[in-house]
Amino acid sequence: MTASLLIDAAPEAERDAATKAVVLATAERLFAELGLRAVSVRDITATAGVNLASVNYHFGSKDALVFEIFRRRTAELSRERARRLHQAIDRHAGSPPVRAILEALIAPPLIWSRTDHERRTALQFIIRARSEGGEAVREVLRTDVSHLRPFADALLAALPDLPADEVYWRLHFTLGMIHNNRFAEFDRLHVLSGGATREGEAERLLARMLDFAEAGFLR
Amino acid sequence: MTASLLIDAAPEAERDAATKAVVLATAERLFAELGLRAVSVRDITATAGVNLASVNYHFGSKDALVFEIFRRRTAELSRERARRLHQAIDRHAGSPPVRAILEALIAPPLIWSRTDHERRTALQFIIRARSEGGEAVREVLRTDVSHLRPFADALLAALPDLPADEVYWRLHFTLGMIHNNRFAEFDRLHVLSGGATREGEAERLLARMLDFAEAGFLR
DNA sequence: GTCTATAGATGGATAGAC
DNA sequence: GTCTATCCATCTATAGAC
Repeated sequence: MTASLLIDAAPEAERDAATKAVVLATAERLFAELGLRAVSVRDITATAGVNLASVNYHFGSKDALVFEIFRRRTAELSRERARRLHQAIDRHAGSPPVRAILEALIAPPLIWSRTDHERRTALQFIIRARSEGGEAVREVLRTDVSHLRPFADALLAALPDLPADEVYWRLHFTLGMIHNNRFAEFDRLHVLSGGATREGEAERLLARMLDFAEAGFLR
Repeated sequence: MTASLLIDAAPEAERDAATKAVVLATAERLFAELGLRAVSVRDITATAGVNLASVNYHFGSKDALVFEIFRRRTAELSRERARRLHQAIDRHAGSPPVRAILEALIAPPLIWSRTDHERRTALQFIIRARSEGGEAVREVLRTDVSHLRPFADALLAALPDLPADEVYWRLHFTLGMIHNNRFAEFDRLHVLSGGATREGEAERLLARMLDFAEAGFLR
């Protein structure tokens, strides 16, 4: 390998990585704001200032691009949840109570949803991809439970007298509460309550959700 | 008006109504099974055995057709819920307890989801339209709370010591539990529990949901 | 109301020169 | 790897004869 090749290789690899990165970031933002269907490959590449063909070159297809973003962001969210769960386990000498387990599960998406949080767009993308995503996303949603396993195990340990299937069902109900926190649902709640509800305060909402779910588990 | 006109008019009106009805039924089934986006107007009219142009003639557009089905089915579901709520009010001398109110809200979609129920397809359509529907559907979801108002009022009356905003938030959490009962979510729960959960029994699931939500409200 | 034919527009994907 | 030009499939919606 010659010196000139080395000199040329580095900037090219950098440019390559830069193109891929700007496509990922631009696509995520547009998808999050407008929906997966409403955003075309042309929209993405034009906004990102890269070539139309680069999406297919780097990712293979539009669906594959969506899946790649989804994979990265859900992995990130799962890591944050796992980190908090381990903190809770450490804090409670290996046996955290139900509320601490649920907090590790519920808090990350709530915090990400704050208007000033840098992951707000990522969360909005995950929400959209969950319902608008293609076959690959649907398959992962149906079959991948690896991120939930540690939470299920911790809940089973915290509730040794409850039948296992009951623990799983209650975890399922809690996940339903979490997934219902979309903008449309907040809007409707706001209309229904005549303005008495304000979702602005993530901390307050977290406490409310924990109160509700904890009561359901400990009943 | 002559006799011949009367004789001709009736069959024509009948055929018209029949075309509209078969389009509605066929579209609902295909949308429910395959998704709104995956089913084209061509698919609908070909399966229904009617002309391609009849969707636009009778409904104006594909989105308008979706909205029409959605409007009919959600109205039907709301009537069934309201009917049960009134029964509960009558049974409890005007002041039903929280659990009876929640049962009127939760039971209808659960019963419709049973594999042998004639409204199973309708429920599946509602679920799909909620997330895949167009602007008209989204707008209704965001702003129409008329079907929830009697339930909110009943809960407020049953929980006079709880701040109103707290009642609204808990109703919001309960709606999240209800909306999370989709096939993909059941599949995932089944994988997670290693087969310990079976959603086959609507009665049992209703009891589990009521246990969980009631505890959250009465906490 | 039915039916054919087609307008009109979109968008994913790719070939091939550079 | 970039970029242009273009292919090709798909779909909604509608015009116009019957």
